[in-house]
Amino acid sequence: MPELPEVEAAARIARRAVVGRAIAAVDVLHPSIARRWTLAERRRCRGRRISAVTRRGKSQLLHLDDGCILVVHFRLDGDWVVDAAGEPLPSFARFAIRCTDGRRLVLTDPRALSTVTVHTPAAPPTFALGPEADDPTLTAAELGARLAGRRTAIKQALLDQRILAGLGNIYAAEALWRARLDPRRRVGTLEASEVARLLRGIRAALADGVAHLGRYRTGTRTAPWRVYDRAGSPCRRCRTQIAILTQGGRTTYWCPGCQH
DNA sequence: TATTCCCTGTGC
DNA sequence: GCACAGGGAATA
Repeated sequence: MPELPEVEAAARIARRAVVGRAIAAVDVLHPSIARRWTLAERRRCRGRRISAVTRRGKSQLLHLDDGCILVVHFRLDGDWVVDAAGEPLPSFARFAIRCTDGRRLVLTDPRALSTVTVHTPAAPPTFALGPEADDPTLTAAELGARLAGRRTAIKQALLDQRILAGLGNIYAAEALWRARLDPRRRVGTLEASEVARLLRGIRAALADGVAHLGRYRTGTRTAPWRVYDRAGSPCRRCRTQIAILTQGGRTTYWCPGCQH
């Protein structure tokens, strides 16, 4: 589920659930998350109020009133469930914040790849991330500059969070389809007009994701994707069969008929 | 720049 | 059974 639009929606859910509330306890429910938490860190969260929830790339930041920040990354399958302390935990609960008023924010994740880390004001989190993919002030010239001189394929460049933050395997494919660009093109070979098209494609794909959020999920027949997960089906633009290829170990969906 | 690993569920 | 899954850090 989680690329930029989904993480943004998740951050909104977390914000509504816990901002302004005080933490009764932090529950670390899986060893993959426990590995990153000391007992002292768990204790330190107790009694703290959550002052804000923000997003940077695909990370959610829970700001505590003592300046500590919890950084939550959903990786592939993470999600929030909001319920009440005392109810049975939802399936695949990996981490939870119990508020003093009984509200509970639970991180669920069947694969347990999600990460949650805590950072003190003395050692705030750092992010090696490019500009936000949905930043309305991002220009084609700046995007072009970030891509210039690289030899990687565009698809892989779009997945590189240091170049641009927030796209994942689905939205990268969707953006390239909208921009009519071959995912295998080396980014260094893009002309200015193609970079401009790419940026428009990114914006259109993300806007569509935001618009449909919550109404579609991969795996449902009504998934709205233009190319993603449509191998063998006719392109919605030119009727050519959608093809797949592997790039950097990830599957890329694209249309050989109209993406060049 | 390209694999390998982290985990577990699902669909073929 | 086995391949694959929307991510990313750690290796070679």
